[in-house]
Amino acid sequence: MTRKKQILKTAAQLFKERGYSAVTMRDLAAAMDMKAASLYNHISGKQEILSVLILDIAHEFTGGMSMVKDEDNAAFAKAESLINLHINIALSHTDALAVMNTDWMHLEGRPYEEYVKLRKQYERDFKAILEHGIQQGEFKSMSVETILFSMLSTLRSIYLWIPRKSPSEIKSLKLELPDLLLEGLKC
Amino acid sequence: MTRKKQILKTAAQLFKERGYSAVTMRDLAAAMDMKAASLYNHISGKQEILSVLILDIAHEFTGGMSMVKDEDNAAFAKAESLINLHINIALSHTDALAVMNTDWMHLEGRPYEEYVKLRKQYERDFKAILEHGIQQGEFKSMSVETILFSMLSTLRSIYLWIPRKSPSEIKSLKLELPDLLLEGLKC
DNA sequence: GTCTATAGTTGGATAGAC
DNA sequence: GTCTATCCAACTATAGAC
Repeated sequence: MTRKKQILKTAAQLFKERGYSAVTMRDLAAAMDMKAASLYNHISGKQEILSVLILDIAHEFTGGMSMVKDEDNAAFAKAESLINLHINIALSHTDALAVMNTDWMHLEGRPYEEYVKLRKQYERDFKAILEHGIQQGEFKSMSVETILFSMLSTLRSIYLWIPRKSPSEIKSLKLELPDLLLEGLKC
Repeated sequence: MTRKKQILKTAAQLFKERGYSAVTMRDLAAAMDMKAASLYNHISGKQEILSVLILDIAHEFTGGMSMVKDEDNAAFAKAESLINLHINIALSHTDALAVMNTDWMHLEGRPYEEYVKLRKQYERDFKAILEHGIQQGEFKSMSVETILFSMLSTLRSIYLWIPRKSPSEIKSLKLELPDLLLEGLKC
């Protein structure tokens, strides 16, 4: 792993615990057993760390979404794929995902605009899949806004739940979450 | 409204938007059309603002929970009451609730310990109600942890959803959320 | 109760030696 | 690539005049 990747990984851990604004470059350097000045040989500044962490994850989601959109499946199966997408990213990139969810508003300039754009597009795509499911009679006829809100709230919180749980509890989650989220939607 | 309450209200708005660490006493003073030094005639410091905002809301939740525990109702009705508790607090104290959910880790000393204690107790009580519902055969037999996680994730996110919505969409939420969250739990 | 002035600390970032 | 030393801006909070 390159030095830059080590810095990004360590920063993700610290930002997750204390939040972007509360972590100093000196804190980050200390956690890496170096001095703050040395960090700048690998990254241009604190903002670069934040934007790399967040935009990488954001692109994981939009990449996953475009795969799901291309599936030749009904809305129900697509919703299942999206649940798995969220679980898999939460498992493989827990810290960076936490940073994205809690510190995106500290992005500045272009990266901020980019993130907001990606997030809006993701929500639009998610909503379209749910709407299609309702039109086709796969899902109950209720407010799409309410369904979208409830599903996304749960999916976006998985990262909070995962680090506290055993592998067997995570297996339960993978098994039961599609049921729990989609059962209430069936006609 | 006393000057202190005005300060707390304004602080809640700013903390919600930018996070506790990113808001300075100068920012807060400017938003109140005064100088930073003048704030200290009303509050002892930045930490006091944070702890008052957060612990007030935390006590709203524990107070609500103790009412629900005393209800002479089945688990299903109690769960419904808890959903309403979350919706009502999210409606009446949107900003302070946002601060509690995102900035509690910036509490220091006693208030931090107090908040963590209240939150743990709330989750224990919530879990006990769900477990009781499963034992009595009101709810499906699935992992309580998964149900608790999914319900609390949605309920704790309501404050994010509310400011973007019209009164009629909020009515939909009030009407449909109990259904959506509890339907998947029925046997 | 609000102000100006400022103390005392800490932040991100750079310069230049090794 | 890491260090020491340092710049300078910004932070919380206090002192004391009005």
